[in-house]
Amino acid sequence: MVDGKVPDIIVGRLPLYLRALSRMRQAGAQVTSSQELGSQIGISSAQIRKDLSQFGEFGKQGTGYNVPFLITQLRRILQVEEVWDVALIGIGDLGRAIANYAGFVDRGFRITLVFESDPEKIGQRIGALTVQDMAGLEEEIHRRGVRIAMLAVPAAAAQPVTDRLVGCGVRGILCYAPTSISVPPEVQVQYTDPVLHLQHMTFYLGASQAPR
Amino acid sequence: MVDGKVPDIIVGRLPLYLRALSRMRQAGAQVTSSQELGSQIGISSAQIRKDLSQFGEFGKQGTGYNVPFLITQLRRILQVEEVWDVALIGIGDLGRAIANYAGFVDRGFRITLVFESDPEKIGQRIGALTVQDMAGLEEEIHRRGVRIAMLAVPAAAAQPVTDRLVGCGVRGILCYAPTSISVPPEVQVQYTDPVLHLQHMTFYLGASQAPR
DNA sequence: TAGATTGTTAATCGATTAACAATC
DNA sequence: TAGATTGTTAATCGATTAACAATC
Repeated sequence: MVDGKVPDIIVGRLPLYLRALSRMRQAGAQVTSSQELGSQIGISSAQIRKDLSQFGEFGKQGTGYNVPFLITQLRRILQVEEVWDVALIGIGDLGRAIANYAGFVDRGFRITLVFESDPEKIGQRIGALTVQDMAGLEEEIHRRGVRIAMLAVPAAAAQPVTDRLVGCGVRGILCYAPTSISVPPEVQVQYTDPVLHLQHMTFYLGASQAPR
Repeated sequence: MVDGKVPDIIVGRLPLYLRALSRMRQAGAQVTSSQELGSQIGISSAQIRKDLSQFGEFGKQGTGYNVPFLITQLRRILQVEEVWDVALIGIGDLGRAIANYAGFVDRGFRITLVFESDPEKIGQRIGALTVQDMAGLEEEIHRRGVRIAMLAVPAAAAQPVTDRLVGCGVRGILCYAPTSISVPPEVQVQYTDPVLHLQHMTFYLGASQAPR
Protein backbone atom coordinates (compact mmCIF):
# COMPACT_ATOMS: atom_id res chain seq x y z
CA MET A 1 0.00 0.00 0.00
CA VAL A 2 2.69 2.48 0.99
CA ASP A 3 5.84 2.29 -1.07
CA GLY A 4 8.73 1.69 1.26
CA LYS A 5 10.66 -0.02 -1.45
CA VAL A 6 9.05 -1.81 -4.34
CA PRO A 7 10.63 -5.11 -5.40
CA ASP A 8 12.19 -4.79 -8.83
CA ILE A 9 10.46 -7.92 -10.01
CA ILE A 10 7.14 -6.19 -9.47
CA VAL A 11 8.25 -3.05 -11.28
CA GLY A 12 9.16 -5.25 -14.21
CA ARG A 13 5.63 -6.57 -14.46
CA LEU A 14 3.91 -3.21 -14.50
CA PRO A 15 4.76 -2.49 -18.14
CA LEU A 16 3.23 -5.85 -19.01
CA TYR A 17 0.04 -4.89 -17.23
CA LEU A 18 0.03 -1.56 -18.97
CA ARG A 19 0.47 -3.19 -22.35
CA ALA A 20 -2.36 -5.63 -21.80
CA LEU A 21 -4.66 -2.91 -20.49
CA SER A 22 -3.93 -0.73 -23.51
CA ARG A 23 -4.95 -3.54 -25.81
CA MET A 24 -8.10 -4.08 -23.79
CA ARG A 25 -8.99 -0.44 -24.08
CA GLN A 26 -8.31 -0.55 -27.80
CA ALA A 27 -10.75 -3.42 -27.93
CA GLY A 28 -13.31 -1.28 -26.18
CA ALA A 29 -13.15 -2.68 -22.64
CA GLN A 30 -14.10 -0.23 -19.89
CA VAL A 31 -13.52 -2.51 -16.92
CA THR A 32 -11.54 -5.64 -16.22
CA SER A 33 -10.72 -7.87 -13.27
CA SER A 34 -7.46 -9.22 -11.89
CA GLN A 35 -8.75 -12.57 -13.07
CA GLU A 36 -9.24 -11.46 -16.67
CA LEU A 37 -6.03 -9.47 -16.85
CA GLY A 38 -4.10 -12.34 -15.35
CA SER A 39 -5.39 -14.99 -17.69
CA GLN A 40 -4.59 -12.70 -20.60
CA ILE A 41 -0.93 -12.51 -19.69
CA GLY A 42 -0.48 -15.79 -17.88
CA ILE A 43 -0.20 -14.55 -14.31
CA SER A 44 -2.34 -15.36 -11.28
CA SER A 45 -5.01 -12.89 -10.24
CA ALA A 46 -3.60 -12.84 -6.71
CA GLN A 47 -0.27 -11.70 -8.02
CA ILE A 48 -1.77 -8.86 -9.98
CA ARG A 49 -3.73 -7.62 -7.01
CA LYS A 50 -0.69 -7.92 -4.79
CA ASP A 51 1.50 -6.09 -7.26
CA LEU A 52 -0.93 -3.24 -7.72
CA SER A 53 -1.51 -2.95 -3.97
CA GLN A 54 2.10 -1.79 -3.68
CA PHE A 55 1.06 1.50 -5.21
CA GLY A 56 -2.46 2.14 -4.00
CA GLU A 57 -6.02 0.93 -4.28
CA PHE A 58 -7.11 1.09 -7.89
CA GLY A 59 -10.03 -1.33 -7.98
CA LYS A 60 -13.53 -1.65 -6.66
CA GLN A 61 -14.83 -4.69 -4.86
CA GLY A 62 -17.36 -6.53 -6.89
CA THR A 63 -16.61 -4.80 -10.18
CA GLY A 64 -12.85 -4.82 -10.73
CA TYR A 65 -10.71 -2.15 -12.34
CA ASN A 66 -11.64 0.72 -14.58
CA VAL A 67 -9.39 0.20 -17.58
CA PRO A 68 -8.65 3.81 -18.59
CA PHE A 69 -8.15 4.78 -14.95
CA LEU A 70 -5.70 1.96 -14.28
CA ILE A 71 -3.83 2.83 -17.47
CA THR A 72 -3.48 6.40 -16.25
CA GLN A 73 -2.22 5.24 -12.89
CA LEU A 74 0.32 2.84 -14.36
CA ARG A 75 1.59 5.49 -16.72
CA ARG A 76 2.06 7.80 -13.80
CA ILE A 77 3.81 5.15 -11.69
CA LEU A 78 6.11 4.18 -14.55
CA GLN A 79 6.71 7.83 -15.39
CA VAL A 80 5.64 7.52 -18.98
CA GLU A 81 2.93 10.16 -18.92
CA GLU A 82 5.32 12.39 -20.78
CA VAL A 83 7.38 11.24 -23.72
CA TRP A 84 11.07 10.67 -23.09
CA ASP A 85 13.69 11.68 -25.61
CA VAL A 86 15.94 8.79 -26.49
CA ALA A 87 19.30 8.64 -28.23
CA LEU A 88 20.00 5.73 -30.53
CA ILE A 89 23.59 4.68 -31.03
CA GLY A 90 24.47 2.52 -34.01
CA ILE A 91 22.74 2.55 -37.38
CA GLY A 92 23.15 -0.95 -38.70
CA ASP A 93 20.14 -2.92 -39.87
CA LEU A 94 18.88 -3.18 -36.33
CA GLY A 95 19.43 0.48 -35.52
CA ARG A 96 17.58 1.43 -38.66
CA ALA A 97 14.64 -0.79 -37.74
CA ILE A 98 14.54 0.73 -34.28
CA ALA A 99 14.69 4.25 -35.68
CA ASN A 100 11.83 3.53 -38.06
CA TYR A 101 9.66 1.78 -35.53
CA ALA A 102 6.42 3.68 -35.06
CA GLY A 103 5.39 2.03 -31.83
CA PHE A 104 7.50 3.98 -29.35
CA VAL A 105 5.72 7.31 -29.06
CA ASP A 106 2.40 5.94 -27.84
CA ARG A 107 4.22 4.21 -25.07
CA GLY A 108 6.37 7.06 -23.85
CA PHE A 109 9.49 7.26 -26.01
CA ARG A 110 10.72 9.19 -28.99
CA ILE A 111 14.06 8.83 -30.68
CA THR A 112 15.48 12.29 -31.12
CA LEU A 113 19.16 11.64 -31.75
CA VAL A 114 20.92 8.98 -33.79
CA PHE A 115 24.66 8.44 -33.84
CA GLU A 116 26.96 6.29 -35.91
CA SER A 117 30.70 6.04 -36.32
CA ASP A 118 30.79 4.90 -39.94
CA PRO A 119 31.51 8.03 -42.03
CA GLU A 120 29.49 6.60 -44.92
CA LYS A 121 26.33 6.76 -42.85
CA ILE A 122 26.84 10.10 -41.17
CA GLY A 123 24.51 12.68 -42.66
CA GLN A 124 22.01 10.12 -43.93
CA ARG A 125 18.44 10.83 -43.06
CA ILE A 126 16.15 8.39 -41.28
CA GLY A 127 12.67 9.80 -41.29
CA ALA A 128 12.97 13.21 -39.69
CA LEU A 129 16.37 12.50 -38.13
CA THR A 130 19.88 12.97 -39.43
CA VAL A 131 22.56 10.44 -38.53
CA GLN A 132 25.21 12.24 -36.53
CA ASP A 133 28.87 11.62 -35.98
CA MET A 134 29.74 9.81 -32.75
CA ALA A 135 32.26 12.57 -32.20
CA GLY A 136 29.45 14.89 -31.18
CA LEU A 137 27.77 12.40 -28.88
CA GLU A 138 28.52 14.02 -25.54
CA GLU A 139 27.76 17.52 -26.64
CA GLU A 140 24.43 16.71 -28.29
CA ILE A 141 23.16 14.44 -25.56
CA HIS A 142 24.14 16.87 -22.87
CA ARG A 143 22.69 19.83 -24.69
CA ARG A 144 19.34 18.13 -25.21
CA GLY A 145 19.25 16.67 -21.74
CA VAL A 146 18.68 13.17 -23.05
CA ARG A 147 18.66 10.64 -20.25
CA ILE A 148 17.94 7.39 -22.09
CA ALA A 149 19.92 5.64 -24.81
CA MET A 150 19.48 2.57 -26.94
CA LEU A 151 22.68 0.83 -27.79
CA ALA A 152 22.70 -0.97 -31.14
CA VAL A 153 26.43 -1.19 -31.71
CA PRO A 154 28.65 -4.28 -32.07
CA ALA A 155 29.43 -6.08 -28.82
CA ALA A 156 33.02 -4.89 -28.84
CA ALA A 157 31.94 -1.25 -28.88
CA ALA A 158 29.29 -1.57 -26.20
CA GLN A 159 31.41 -0.86 -23.13
CA PRO A 160 33.35 2.12 -24.46
CA VAL A 161 30.19 3.72 -25.80
CA THR A 162 28.44 3.01 -22.52
CA ASP A 163 31.16 4.83 -20.64
CA ARG A 164 30.74 7.85 -22.87
CA LEU A 165 26.97 7.80 -22.44
CA VAL A 166 27.20 7.61 -18.68
CA GLY A 167 29.72 10.40 -18.74
CA CYS A 168 27.37 12.80 -20.47
CA GLY A 169 24.33 12.24 -18.32
CA VAL A 170 22.54 9.19 -19.66
CA ARG A 171 20.89 7.31 -16.81
CA GLY A 172 19.11 4.50 -18.62
CA ILE A 173 20.59 2.23 -21.29
CA LEU A 174 18.78 -0.39 -23.30
CA CYS A 175 21.51 -2.62 -24.64
CA TYR A 176 20.87 -4.49 -27.88
CA ALA A 177 24.48 -5.62 -28.14
CA PRO A 178 24.91 -9.28 -27.17
CA THR A 179 27.12 -8.57 -24.18
CA SER A 180 26.97 -7.40 -20.58
CA ILE A 181 28.04 -3.86 -19.79
CA SER A 182 29.19 -2.24 -16.56
CA VAL A 183 27.69 0.96 -15.26
CA PRO A 184 27.67 2.85 -11.97
CA PRO A 185 24.81 1.99 -9.62
CA GLU A 186 22.78 5.09 -10.44
CA VAL A 187 22.46 4.00 -14.07
CA GLN A 188 19.73 1.59 -15.17
CA VAL A 189 20.58 -1.05 -17.73
CA GLN A 190 18.27 -3.42 -19.52
CA TYR A 191 19.21 -5.97 -22.13
CA THR A 192 17.56 -7.46 -25.12
CA ASP A 193 19.13 -10.37 -26.98
CA PRO A 194 16.82 -12.62 -28.97
CA VAL A 195 19.32 -15.45 -29.01
CA LEU A 196 19.13 -15.77 -25.23
CA HIS A 197 15.42 -16.40 -25.62
CA LEU A 198 15.91 -18.88 -28.43
CA GLN A 199 18.47 -20.84 -26.44
CA HIS A 200 16.15 -20.80 -23.46
CA MET A 201 13.48 -22.43 -25.61
CA THR A 202 15.68 -25.04 -27.23
CA PHE A 203 16.50 -26.46 -23.82
CA TYR A 204 12.94 -27.74 -23.76
CA LEU A 205 12.60 -28.83 -27.37
CA GLY A 206 12.88 -32.58 -27.59
CA ALA A 207 15.23 -34.30 -29.97
CA SER A 208 16.26 -32.45 -33.11
CA GLN A 209 14.29 -31.17 -36.05
CA ALA A 210 12.47 -33.46 -38.37
CA PRO A 211 14.55 -35.43 -40.89
CA ARG A 212 15.44 -33.54 -44.02
CA MET B 1 23.69 -32.79 -9.68
CA VAL B 2 21.07 -35.15 -11.07
CA ASP B 3 18.37 -33.44 -13.08
CA GLY B 4 15.05 -34.29 -11.54
CA LYS B 5 13.58 -31.10 -12.85
CA VAL B 6 15.58 -27.99 -13.46
CA PRO B 7 13.99 -24.69 -12.39
CA ASP B 8 13.17 -22.59 -15.42
CA ILE B 9 14.86 -19.57 -13.90
CA ILE B 10 18.12 -21.48 -13.97
CA VAL B 11 17.62 -22.59 -17.57
CA GLY B 12 17.14 -18.94 -18.46
CA ARG B 13 20.55 -18.04 -17.09
CA LEU B 14 22.49 -20.68 -18.97
CA PRO B 15 22.42 -18.78 -22.27
CA LEU B 16 23.82 -15.80 -20.42
CA TYR B 17 26.67 -17.90 -19.12
CA LEU B 18 27.28 -19.30 -22.57
CA ARG B 19 27.38 -15.82 -24.07
CA ALA B 20 29.87 -14.55 -21.51
CA LEU B 21 32.05 -17.63 -21.88
CA SER B 22 32.10 -17.26 -25.66
CA ARG B 23 33.32 -13.71 -25.30
CA MET B 24 35.97 -14.86 -22.86
CA ARG B 25 37.18 -17.48 -25.28
CA GLN B 26 37.22 -14.92 -28.07
CA ALA B 27 39.42 -12.84 -25.81
CA GLY B 28 41.74 -15.82 -25.43
CA ALA B 29 40.80 -17.04 -21.95
CA GLN B 30 41.36 -20.75 -21.34
CA VAL B 31 40.05 -20.91 -17.79
CA THR B 32 37.75 -18.86 -15.62
CA SER B 33 36.21 -19.04 -12.16
CA SER B 34 32.66 -18.68 -10.92
CA GLN B 35 33.90 -15.46 -9.35
CA GLU B 36 35.16 -14.00 -12.61
CA LEU B 37 32.21 -15.15 -14.67
CA GLY B 38 29.82 -13.82 -12.08
CA SER B 39 31.35 -10.38 -11.82
CA GLN B 40 31.29 -10.16 -15.59
CA ILE B 41 27.56 -10.64 -15.76
CA GLY B 42 26.52 -9.30 -12.38
CA ILE B 43 25.63 -12.54 -10.63
CA SER B 44 27.07 -14.07 -7.47
CA SER B 45 29.66 -16.79 -7.79
CA ALA B 46 27.61 -19.03 -5.52
CA GLN B 47 24.68 -18.81 -7.87
CA ILE B 48 26.75 -19.77 -10.86
CA ARG B 49 28.19 -22.78 -9.09
CA LYS B 50 24.76 -23.79 -7.88
CA ASP B 51 23.22 -23.40 -11.33
CA LEU B 52 25.90 -25.43 -13.04
CA SER B 53 25.75 -28.13 -10.37
CA GLN B 54 22.27 -28.94 -11.62
CA PHE B 55 23.81 -30.49 -14.68
CA GLY B 56 27.08 -32.02 -13.51
CA GLU B 57 30.53 -31.18 -12.24
CA PHE B 58 32.30 -29.03 -14.77
CA GLY B 59 34.99 -27.36 -12.69
CA LYS B 60 38.13 -28.24 -10.82
CA GLN B 61 38.83 -27.19 -7.27
CA GLY B 62 41.57 -24.65 -7.07
CA THR B 63 41.60 -23.79 -10.75
CA GLY B 64 38.02 -23.16 -11.89
CA TYR B 65 36.43 -23.96 -15.21
CA ASN B 66 37.99 -24.74 -18.55
CA VAL B 67 36.33 -22.22 -20.86
CA PRO B 68 36.07 -24.23 -24.08
CA PHE B 69 34.95 -27.29 -22.15
CA LEU B 70 32.22 -25.42 -20.31
CA ILE B 71 31.08 -23.86 -23.56
CA THR B 72 30.76 -27.33 -25.09
CA GLN B 73 28.80 -28.55 -22.11
CA LEU B 74 26.42 -25.60 -22.12
CA ARG B 75 25.82 -25.94 -25.83
CA ARG B 76 24.97 -29.57 -25.28
CA ILE B 77 22.65 -28.82 -22.36
CA LEU B 78 20.89 -26.06 -24.27
CA GLN B 79 20.72 -28.20 -27.39
CA VAL B 80 22.46 -25.70 -29.61
CA GLU B 81 25.29 -27.95 -30.77
CA GLU B 82 23.48 -28.24 -34.05
CA VAL B 83 21.96 -25.29 -35.87
CA TRP B 84 18.17 -24.99 -35.73
CA ASP B 85 16.19 -23.92 -38.76
CA VAL B 86 13.93 -20.99 -37.95
CA ALA B 87 10.98 -19.49 -39.80
CA LEU B 88 10.54 -15.75 -39.70
CA ILE B 89 7.04 -14.36 -40.10
CA GLY B 90 6.61 -10.72 -41.03
CA ILE B 91 8.96 -8.68 -43.18
CA GLY B 92 8.56 -5.13 -41.94
CA ASP B 93 11.59 -3.11 -40.92
CA LEU B 94 12.10 -5.32 -37.91
CA GLY B 95 11.68 -8.56 -39.81
CA ARG B 96 14.17 -7.37 -42.37
CA ALA B 97 16.71 -6.51 -39.67
CA ILE B 98 16.24 -9.93 -38.11
CA ALA B 99 16.62 -11.65 -41.47
CA ASN B 100 19.83 -9.78 -42.17
CA TYR B 101 21.33 -10.27 -38.75
CA ALA B 102 24.54 -12.26 -39.02
CA GLY B 103 24.80 -13.20 -35.37
CA PHE B 104 22.40 -16.14 -35.24
CA VAL B 105 24.33 -18.97 -36.86
CA ASP B 106 27.23 -18.98 -34.42
CA ARG B 107 24.78 -19.36 -31.64
CA GLY B 108 22.65 -22.12 -33.02
CA PHE B 109 20.03 -20.64 -35.34
CA ARG B 110 19.55 -20.05 -39.03
CA ILE B 111 16.59 -18.42 -40.68
CA THR B 112 15.56 -20.63 -43.54
CA LEU B 113 12.04 -19.46 -44.29
CA VAL B 114 10.52 -15.99 -44.39
CA PHE B 115 6.83 -15.28 -44.81
CA GLU B 116 4.83 -12.13 -45.37
CA SER B 117 1.23 -11.40 -46.24
CA ASP B 118 1.78 -8.15 -48.17
CA PRO B 119 1.70 -9.12 -51.89
CA GLU B 120 4.13 -6.30 -52.67
CA LYS B 121 6.83 -8.01 -50.65
CA ILE B 122 6.27 -11.59 -51.70
CA GLY B 123 9.02 -12.71 -54.02
CA GLN B 124 11.51 -10.15 -52.77
CA ARG B 125 14.90 -11.52 -51.90
CA ILE B 126 16.60 -11.01 -48.57
CA GLY B 127 20.11 -12.33 -48.80
CA ALA B 128 19.76 -15.91 -49.92
CA LEU B 129 16.09 -16.12 -48.98
CA THR B 130 12.94 -15.39 -50.93
CA VAL B 131 9.96 -13.87 -49.16
CA GLN B 132 7.11 -16.34 -49.38
CA ASP B 133 3.37 -15.96 -49.29
CA MET B 134 1.76 -16.65 -45.93
CA ALA B 135 -0.61 -18.90 -47.82
CA GLY B 136 2.11 -21.52 -48.02
CA LEU B 137 3.10 -21.28 -44.38
CA GLU B 138 1.84 -24.61 -43.15
CA GLU B 139 3.07 -26.60 -46.10
CA GLU B 140 6.58 -25.16 -46.12
CA ILE B 141 7.12 -25.32 -42.39
CA HIS B 142 5.84 -28.84 -42.20
CA ARG B 143 7.83 -30.01 -45.19
CA ARG B 144 11.08 -28.62 -43.80
CA GLY B 145 10.38 -29.79 -40.28
CA VAL B 146 10.93 -26.33 -38.85
CA ARG B 147 10.22 -26.27 -35.14
CA ILE B 148 11.02 -22.67 -34.22
CA ALA B 149 9.49 -19.42 -35.46
CA MET B 150 10.11 -15.75 -34.92
CA LEU B 151 7.00 -13.64 -35.03
CA ALA B 152 7.52 -10.11 -36.31
CA VAL B 153 3.95 -9.29 -37.30
CA PRO B 154 1.64 -6.57 -35.98
CA ALA B 155 0.11 -7.27 -32.57
CA ALA B 156 -3.31 -7.88 -34.07
CA ALA B 157 -1.97 -10.67 -36.28
CA ALA B 158 0.06 -12.39 -33.57
CA GLN B 159 -2.55 -14.77 -32.22
CA PRO B 160 -3.98 -16.00 -35.53
CA VAL B 161 -0.49 -16.56 -36.93
CA THR B 162 0.53 -18.31 -33.72
CA ASP B 163 -2.37 -20.71 -34.08
CA ARG B 164 -1.30 -21.56 -37.59
CA LEU B 165 2.30 -22.07 -36.50
CA VAL B 166 1.33 -24.36 -33.68
CA GLY B 167 -0.92 -26.25 -36.06
CA CYS B 168 1.89 -27.11 -38.43
CA GLY B 169 4.41 -28.32 -35.88
CA VAL B 170 6.19 -25.26 -34.51
CA ARG B 171 7.10 -25.84 -30.89
CA GLY B 172 8.99 -22.67 -30.02
CA ILE B 173 7.91 -19.11 -30.78
CA LEU B 174 9.87 -15.95 -30.18
CA CYS B 175 7.29 -13.20 -30.23
CA TYR B 176 8.42 -9.72 -31.28
CA ALA B 177 4.85 -8.43 -31.41
CA PRO B 178 3.97 -6.28 -28.40
CA THR B 179 1.28 -8.60 -27.11
CA SER B 180 0.81 -11.84 -25.23
CA ILE B 181 -0.13 -14.94 -27.16
CA SER B 182 -1.76 -18.20 -26.09
CA VAL B 183 -0.30 -21.56 -26.93
CA PRO B 184 -0.80 -25.14 -25.77
CA PRO B 185 1.48 -26.24 -22.91
CA GLU B 186 3.85 -28.19 -25.15
CA VAL B 187 4.80 -25.02 -27.02
CA GLN B 188 7.50 -22.69 -25.71
CA VAL B 189 6.98 -18.96 -26.02
CA GLN B 190 9.41 -16.18 -25.34
CA TYR B 191 8.81 -12.49 -25.76
CA THR B 192 10.89 -9.53 -26.66
CA ASP B 193 9.52 -6.01 -26.42
CA PRO B 194 12.00 -3.18 -25.96
CA VAL B 195 9.34 -0.83 -24.63
CA LEU B 196 8.78 -3.07 -21.63
CA HIS B 197 12.43 -2.62 -20.77
CA LEU B 198 12.31 1.12 -21.30
CA GLN B 199 9.28 1.49 -19.06
CA HIS B 200 10.97 -0.66 -16.46
CA MET B 201 13.88 1.78 -16.44
CA THR B 202 11.85 4.98 -16.35
CA PHE B 203 10.27 3.87 -13.09
CA TYR B 204 13.64 4.53 -11.52
CA LEU B 205 14.60 7.69 -13.38
CA GLY B 206 14.08 10.68 -11.12
CA ALA B 207 12.14 13.71 -12.20
CA SER B 208 11.88 14.45 -15.90
CA GLN B 209 14.50 15.24 -18.49
CA ALA B 210 16.60 18.32 -18.28
CA PRO B 211 14.96 21.60 -19.26
CA ARG B 212 14.78 22.17 -23.00
C1' DT C 1 52.78 -27.79 0.54
C1' DA C 2 49.83 -23.49 0.47
C1' DG C 3 46.48 -21.12 -1.94
C1' DA C 4 42.52 -21.21 -4.55
C1' DT C 5 38.16 -22.66 -5.93
C1' DT C 6 34.83 -26.11 -6.48
C1' DG C 7 30.26 -28.58 -5.27
C1' DT C 8 27.03 -28.89 -1.72
C1' DT C 9 24.55 -28.15 2.53
C1' DA C 10 21.95 -25.43 5.59
C1' DA C 11 20.25 -20.89 6.57
C1' DT C 12 18.26 -16.90 4.90
C1' DC C 13 15.68 -14.30 2.20
C1' DG C 14 12.01 -13.11 -0.89
C1' DA C 15 8.15 -14.14 -3.92
C1' DT C 16 3.87 -16.51 -4.81
C1' DT C 17 -0.38 -18.44 -3.52
C1' DA C 18 -4.47 -19.37 -0.91
C1' DA C 19 -7.97 -17.69 1.64
C1' DC C 20 -11.21 -14.45 3.32
C1' DA C 21 -13.23 -10.28 5.45
C1' DA C 22 -14.68 -6.13 3.48
C1' DT C 23 -17.61 -4.05 0.39
C1' DC C 24 -19.22 -2.50 -4.11
C1' DT D 1 -30.03 -8.37 -1.38
C1' DA D 2 -26.84 -11.75 -3.71
C1' DG D 3 -22.92 -12.21 -6.37
C1' DA D 4 -18.56 -10.72 -7.48
C1' DT D 5 -14.12 -9.05 -6.70
C1' DT D 6 -10.99 -6.34 -4.22
C1' DG D 7 -6.96 -5.59 -0.83
C1' DT D 8 -4.51 -7.92 2.60
C1' DT D 9 -2.86 -11.45 5.70
C1' DA D 10 -0.71 -15.69 6.67
C1' DA D 11 1.11 -19.87 4.78
C1' DT D 12 3.64 -21.95 1.34
C1' DC D 13 6.89 -22.33 -1.83
C1' DG D 14 11.17 -21.48 -4.14
C1' DA D 15 15.46 -19.01 -4.91
C1' DT D 16 19.65 -16.99 -3.22
C1' DT D 17 23.42 -16.68 -0.18
C1' DA D 18 26.84 -17.98 3.15
C1' DA D 19 29.89 -21.14 4.60
C1' DC D 20 33.01 -24.89 4.37
C1' DA D 21 34.86 -29.59 3.63
C1' DA D 22 36.96 -31.57 -0.24
C1' DT D 23 40.59 -31.34 -3.31
C1' DC D 24 43.16 -29.69 -7.33
